[in-house]
Amino acid sequence: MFSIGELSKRTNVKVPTIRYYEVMGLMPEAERTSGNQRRYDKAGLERLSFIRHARDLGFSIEAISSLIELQEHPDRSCEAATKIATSQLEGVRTKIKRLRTLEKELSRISKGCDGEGVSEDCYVLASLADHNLCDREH
Amino acid sequence: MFSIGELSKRTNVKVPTIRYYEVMGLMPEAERTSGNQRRYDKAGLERLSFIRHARDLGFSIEAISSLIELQEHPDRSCEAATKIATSQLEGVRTKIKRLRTLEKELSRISKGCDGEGVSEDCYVLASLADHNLCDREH
DNA sequence: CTTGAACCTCTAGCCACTAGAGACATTACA
DNA sequence: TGTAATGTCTCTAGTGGCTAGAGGTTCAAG
Ligand SMILES: [Zn+2]
Ligand SMILES: [Zn+2]
Ligand SMILES: [Zn+2]
Ligand SMILES: [Zn+2]
Repeated sequence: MFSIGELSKRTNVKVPTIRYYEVMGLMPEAERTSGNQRRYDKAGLERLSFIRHARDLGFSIEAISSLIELQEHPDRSCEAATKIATSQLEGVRTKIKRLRTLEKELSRISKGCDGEGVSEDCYVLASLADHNLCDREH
Repeated sequence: MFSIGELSKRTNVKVPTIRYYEVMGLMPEAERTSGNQRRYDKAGLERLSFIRHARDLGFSIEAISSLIELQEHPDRSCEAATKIATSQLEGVRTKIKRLRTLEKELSRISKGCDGEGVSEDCYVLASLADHNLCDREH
């Protein structure tokens, strides 16, 4: 049994974040000492590692809730888990596409001015003022 | 002179968002009718278009504030504008890198399970529980 | 037994909006 | 001119995923 600070160190999740996960229902309500402090065991550590890993991969709290729910019912179909993962992947791909478009425009805009002129003639400012200077939609 | 709704239509920025920009100091305080409703002119339209475009490119409200400030002083050096743009570009590139790593892991995880089994044997859930199954850091 | 670190709860703040309540203004049409 | 529909006003609160701080209590080492 270890404290919340110890759990925090082992998982690299900050103490207030662990408490937040408890409030959100991701972490179960921890056992308490007689003085009301949280104590965790291996199960708590594994649960938090799962959450941390999923968060690192960009899953939302809500998605993680569903995944944990599934995990706690080993006999249920895992269809939902796969769906959550593929939709997460799709979301990431959409974001990448969007960012690549932005990257191209921003790169063009940045290159257009060396920062040695005056605001009036600045290509950065002109570009922002006029989307027609952009190469594509974004 | 046109209403906030009209401005909204022309810029595709929602009405409450326009008011929000005013509170944030991005939009100047609009003129008012005798009945206290906002009225805008060409200058307001151009300002909002600038903001919209910059937001579409991912600039923060704070960054846009600085850019507008520069724009209003045509004689100042545009160095700051270039810096803001390049740091925005850098931020986008960092995000893309991160997302590409995530994409690879998520793609592997997704492929690992067709969703026809049972939660206990689910590769998606197993992967989330154990970062050692991942190919790289993320 | 004392000190100091760690812990507790609660509230508020971050960003860039978005939604809703309840009241007032404007516009179109009869 | 009357009226009804739509638009607008301000204000407050909510979103997601935390993070920071206040003010108090508990624990562990020496
Ligand atoms: Zn410039
Ligand atoms: Zn553009
Ligand atoms: Zn599965
Ligand atoms: Zn991993």
